[in-house]
Amino acid sequence: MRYVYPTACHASLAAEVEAMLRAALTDLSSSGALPGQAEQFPFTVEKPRDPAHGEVATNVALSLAKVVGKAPRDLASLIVDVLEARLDQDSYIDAIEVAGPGFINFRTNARYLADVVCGIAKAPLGSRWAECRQPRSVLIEFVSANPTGPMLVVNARAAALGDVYCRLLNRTGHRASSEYYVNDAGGQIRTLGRSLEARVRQAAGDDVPFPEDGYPGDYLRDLANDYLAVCGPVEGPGDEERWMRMGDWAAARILSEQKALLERYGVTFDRWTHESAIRSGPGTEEVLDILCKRGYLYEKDDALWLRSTAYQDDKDRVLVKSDGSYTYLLPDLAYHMDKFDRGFDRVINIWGPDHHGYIQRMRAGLAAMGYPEENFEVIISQWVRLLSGGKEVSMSKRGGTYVTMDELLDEVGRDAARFFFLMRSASSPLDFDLDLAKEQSNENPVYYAQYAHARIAGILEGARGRGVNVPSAEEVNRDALALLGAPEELALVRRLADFPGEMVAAAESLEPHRLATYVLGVAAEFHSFYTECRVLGEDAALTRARLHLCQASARVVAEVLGLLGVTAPNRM
RNA sequence: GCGCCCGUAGCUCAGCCCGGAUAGAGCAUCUGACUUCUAAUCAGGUGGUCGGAGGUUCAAAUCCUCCCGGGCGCGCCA
Repeated sequence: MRYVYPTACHASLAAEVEAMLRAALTDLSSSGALPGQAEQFPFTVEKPRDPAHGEVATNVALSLAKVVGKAPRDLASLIVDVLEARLDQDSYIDAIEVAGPGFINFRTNARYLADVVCGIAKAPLGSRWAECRQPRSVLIEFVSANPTGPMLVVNARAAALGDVYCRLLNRTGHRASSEYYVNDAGGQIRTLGRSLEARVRQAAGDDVPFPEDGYPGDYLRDLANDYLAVCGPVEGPGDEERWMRMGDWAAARILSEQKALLERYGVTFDRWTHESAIRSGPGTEEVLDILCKRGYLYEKDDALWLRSTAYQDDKDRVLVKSDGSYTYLLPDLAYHMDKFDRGFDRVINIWGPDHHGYIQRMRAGLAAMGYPEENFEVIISQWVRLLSGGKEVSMSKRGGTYVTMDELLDEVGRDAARFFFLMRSASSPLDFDLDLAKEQSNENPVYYAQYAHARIAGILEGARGRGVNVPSAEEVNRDALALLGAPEELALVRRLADFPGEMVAAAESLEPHRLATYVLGVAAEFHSFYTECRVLGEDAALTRARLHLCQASARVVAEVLGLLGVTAPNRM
């Protein structure tokens, strides 16, 4: 197993069962009951959908039946006999049975449930719930919006994703850093400068035309007024030098607004790397040197080309244009070389769907430089379509009718925005229902999860108010928790036990939407429990057990919401 | 044309990577539950040829092939 789980949970239980099965198979093959290769045969150990099938189930007999030449159920009972003989007193496993077409189901004892609740309640908030045995040093680059205009709703989606990736990886034993690449160089800065110049002149009363390929948004009119106030009017015809200077000025202003907005969203970056610095540094020439030495560089039509077709790209790519300037790819390769040189052994980028065609050339370039391809990953964060009143909000940057990230946060708030983005997998285009996200009602899933946390806080407060001693984690033991037995209680504990495994699964697959789904499940189990099981009751021992279950539930809800960057309120 | 994403209940989606036991949620809709720790809640009903067709398998929403529909990308732009 690649992960160690410090608390009792379903993942550690599954690991225990898998080890038992491996040992049993070894026994059987060394006694000649099974052929030798049976030991290595693949099988799965998982949680059955139906709780009636026990806590853990395996298909080992089904997948082995054919090579062994036995009926699955017969083989299963053979294995069960060995397993039962090996069961020791400390095991969480209580009963093992053959079921259905040949599954082996494992049932757990009360000690397992008690340890789950205890372990979770005792762990401090922000604990490492799982420790990877092969930790990696991961760099996650995301958002990296052009400093030529306000950030849009898609940027908010990427920000939420990258932020959670970092936390997930750090909490599962890896070392992850976040980084923002500032595209403050190249033609777009010049375009930005020309656009600003035109707006400044217009603001000063000159009737000058706006550049055809300029950035039309109103934000540049505001910036132009600031520019006038700070730098004064512009005189005479523009030239390259002035456009670049004005472009730099505007980009710096826009960048600081982006930083502030991301901060408001709760997303921080460990480092901001500027494309301009990469371009002026030695990296770009180094990349060319390396590629040249390795034979992946050639000249054609006065330009320098990367032979990316050697690594499955559709066509070769220009790195240095015929006018001597660099394409976007060259500094980007230098940037990624820098990432690896800084010691990161796993580099993840979150890009928009418009960059999908860019992945292969980047991968090819890095491979040509000798970096292992598998250390470079790109997550495509798909588009967001905004819906209001059941209709699509048209998003035309050209027409200036787009919704900015700023406006989104004003509209729906940080918690709802983040939760909505994280509810869906990054690879799916997202329909963001503004009305639903704004709604402070039962229809809004984010409140459903938060409400569970607030309810628990209410119970704990109520207990204190009535003079009930709220037990600390250390005070509750297995015996006290053995009183938990109602179906709703058991279902809730079973769900809590999934948490460390769910977190690892989300981290490994980089799919935080699993956690959103999971926390809604925990909330659902809690709400059922709340309805059926009175916590603050007559029976003091039962009250203590349930208070402890409440604390463990609150801990899990808070942990998951925290991972997602959503607050866990005590009152709603 | 090539590449990627999507197609599962009326709507929005999970499940697919790594095949398992009667395919799950939420919304909508219908029926019930607040003198009790928060009803922003709960219990239950209705609703499915998992886009289609083949194939692999003891077993396919899941893996393979082909096809259909929707979205996006294929610059010496960034």
